[in-house]
Amino acid sequence: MVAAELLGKLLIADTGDGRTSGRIVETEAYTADDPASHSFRGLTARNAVMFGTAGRLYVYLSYGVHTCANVVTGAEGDGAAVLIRAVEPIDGVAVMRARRGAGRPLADGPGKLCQAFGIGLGDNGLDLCGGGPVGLLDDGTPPPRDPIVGPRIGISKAVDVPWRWRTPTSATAPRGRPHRS
DNA sequence: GGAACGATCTGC
DNA sequence: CAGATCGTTCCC
Repeated sequence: MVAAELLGKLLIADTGDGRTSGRIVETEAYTADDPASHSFRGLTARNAVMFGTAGRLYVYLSYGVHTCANVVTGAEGDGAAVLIRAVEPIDGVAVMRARRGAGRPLADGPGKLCQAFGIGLGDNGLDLCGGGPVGLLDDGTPPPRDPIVGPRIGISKAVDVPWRWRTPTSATAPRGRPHRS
């Protein structure tokens, strides 16, 4: 699964008021034949980026309040993407704290990391490998040999499919969090 | 044209 | 544990 290989990669963003980077420690996979996926009902205006080429950024608005960031992983027309659920901050921690607010967790959730990295709906469709304001970087850190695999979070369909991956040594990502029923 | 429903987060 | 908050989708 591509979602497991994203663990350990660096997420970088330079959205204007400061450069931020961090290591991806939790991901979830979504495919077109998955009832919980935005691409399940076919191509629409919102999910068009998901059906595009791999390596681009799919951003959507969640609960009318938060934005969530995905990496498109499938070939053209596939409609597959990986949701970035948690990141361990590395560079630009001060910027993240300013964006998130003092005393709040920085990037241990999909909505939180978007705010910390300054990723918004306007970044939808960005090429993550093209030197743009948001990108993915491989610094040679391999994905964990023993990732924690479990059911995805916050969805109501296909709840039992174990398509969530987490770096076991991460202190940032919440551990042992039960999924909803 | 309208209504229902979220791939979440926060504060009570 | 419930409210916030609004775009997307689906049904009439």
